[in-house]
Amino acid sequence: MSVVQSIRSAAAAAIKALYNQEIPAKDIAINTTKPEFEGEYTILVFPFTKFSRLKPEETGEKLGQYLKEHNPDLVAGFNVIKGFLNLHIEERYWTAYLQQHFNNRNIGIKPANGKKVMVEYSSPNTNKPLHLGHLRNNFLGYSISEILKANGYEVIKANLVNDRGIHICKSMLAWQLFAHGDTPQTTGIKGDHLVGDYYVKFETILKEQAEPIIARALENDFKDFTGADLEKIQKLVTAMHKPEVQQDKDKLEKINDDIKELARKQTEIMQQAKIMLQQWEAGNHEVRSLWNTMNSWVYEGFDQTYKRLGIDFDKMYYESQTYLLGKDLVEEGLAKGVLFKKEDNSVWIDLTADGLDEKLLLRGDGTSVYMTQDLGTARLKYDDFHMDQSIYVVADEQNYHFKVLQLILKKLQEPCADGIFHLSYGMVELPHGRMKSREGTVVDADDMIDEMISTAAEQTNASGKLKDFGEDELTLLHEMIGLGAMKFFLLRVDPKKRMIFNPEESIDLHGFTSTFVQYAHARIKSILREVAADADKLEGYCHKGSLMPMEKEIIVLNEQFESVLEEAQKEMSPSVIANYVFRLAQQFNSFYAEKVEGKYIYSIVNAESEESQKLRTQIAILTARTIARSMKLLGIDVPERM
RNA sequence: GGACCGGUAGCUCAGCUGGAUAGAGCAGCUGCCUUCUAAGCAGCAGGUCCCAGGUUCGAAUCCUGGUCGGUUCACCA
Repeated sequence: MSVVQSIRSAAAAAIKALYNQEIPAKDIAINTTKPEFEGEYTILVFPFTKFSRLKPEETGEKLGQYLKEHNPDLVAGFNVIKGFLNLHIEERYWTAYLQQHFNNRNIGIKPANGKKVMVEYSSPNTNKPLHLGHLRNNFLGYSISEILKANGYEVIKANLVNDRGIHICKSMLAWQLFAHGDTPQTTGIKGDHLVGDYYVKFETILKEQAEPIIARALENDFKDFTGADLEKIQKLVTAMHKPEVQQDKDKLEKINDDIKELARKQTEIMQQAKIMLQQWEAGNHEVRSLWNTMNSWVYEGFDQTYKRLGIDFDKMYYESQTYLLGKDLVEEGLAKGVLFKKEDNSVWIDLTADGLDEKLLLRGDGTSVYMTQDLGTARLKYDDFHMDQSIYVVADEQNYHFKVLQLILKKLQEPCADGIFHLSYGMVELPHGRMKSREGTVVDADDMIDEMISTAAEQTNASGKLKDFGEDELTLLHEMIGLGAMKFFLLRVDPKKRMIFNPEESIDLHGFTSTFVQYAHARIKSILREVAADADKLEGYCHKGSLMPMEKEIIVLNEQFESVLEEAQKEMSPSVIANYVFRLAQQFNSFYAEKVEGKYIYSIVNAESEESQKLRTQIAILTARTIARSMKLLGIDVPERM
């Protein structure tokens, strides 16, 4: 049980004894005591004045007295300021905690709780390489999985690869038209990049072909359009010339975009891509073969990147195998009367009673849409694993989609419905706005990794240390620092907030960064080598003397790790861990560097007594372990030396 | 227009189950390496917590209204 929990239950018992009031322990408000006051933890007594019928000061005094008398092992002393009851925790509590935990190699890890969770993340399209936005997704998914595991869950990391559809046909078509048979082998270009290059090529041609069509349409020449599109374009162009639309910048922009989109549909190359998609669906041998080949290039590239990032999966799903799923669910839904058919045979669900809209699930021709396959895939996953919870790490632009997905599954009474959780995260934006692959303003993941690692290498060289390191050792260290910096940068911010990345400034290696934390860890390890610390031998030692202020502070902070880990899971936010581990490293650095009259007063190597040295060695070991464990939960390794 | 998310120091972000004088990092300025790693430490400066009401002993935090920004409401995925 954590200190905070102990204080809570002691306080609840005290309230019961003093005022005969039942207050659930978890409802008692406890804060860490502000540095300017005496004590470690503070109970807020304002809420108790209602039934104590005393002033806050008197209530606090009485409660403090009671706690001290009845919990001598926990509460050593107290002081009351206004309605704040500051508790001074018994020192033996901290030294005992230290002794029990400093050598625990699995610090913070909870025993299995019998619950199973699937975390779906990454889920890339196979038509282009990964970019910075994907990195946030990958790091989040990986880290959340680790956090869940540490909290006792069994985790299945899943990746649903979007390997089919119009996007990959675009790459395939452009490759056929312009590549002259180039392959990753002949060009030396990484597979995912090669395929991505032809996606860009397609978009370039598409833009070229769309331009004259747009120009003609704006001149009221609609010869490029037929059928429903003809009607639409006429309406749009007419609407555009209306004076009220001319006044409204947003509307005008929207209409312009719609016209552009409509024109793009009419281009020859787009028509060809659509034909290719139809051929793919019909199982055309040549198209399937090219598709297999190009996807295999992409997978090779992705595997390299995943491996470098230290990211892995337990289960792969492919959309080419799941895109037809969901139709049986729709049939069942119709039979249950949850869904309904319209005149054109299309199938819908009415969600207006829930404040949402009507949602299409099958087109009139019986083909499915994105939602349909997601329904089917949700059922497939559940049939595969029967997990208690299914987490989808997906950007926040799909909030509505997942709200609808869960609601439909509930209405269909699917057993997987309740466990669905959308871990929604904000976009990574550049200072000028969103990254757009069409406009070539994306930050490529591989480039980014290379850059970070070489920055790390420069910094390491500049430090002038590690002259005795071998080349392989150095490479490993540079990767540890460079990748760590990226991961920490993307994980330290609350997932649901969108974040801004400035490529000009790149990622810092000072301050609130992984490098800072890694450095603190390496420094601790260096000290431990210096004193030839033997953790196993120290296990028998329990410090009896009193603790100096910063010794106590750092034990207190270490003790909070377990509740931080719980909070990270509850909030589904690795940023909770990132903030904590930074604070811990900061605290140790202060402890390390604290000087009085030119002397390091917390020196370990030159400790003033054998007892102090043992105590501080335990503290150092514990802190190093907590740091390493926390960072591991973020997917970041820490070095022994740097 | 409806729904959802966000607005905290020059910049990037913590804090949000209501509690003490709102915190970090970066950038700026001062100091500190003959003693455990200066990728560090100590300090200075920097605030209309978007605005206005309300609830409360107490509001950055909760409620209402407004405002600005983002996302979404596709027979795209």
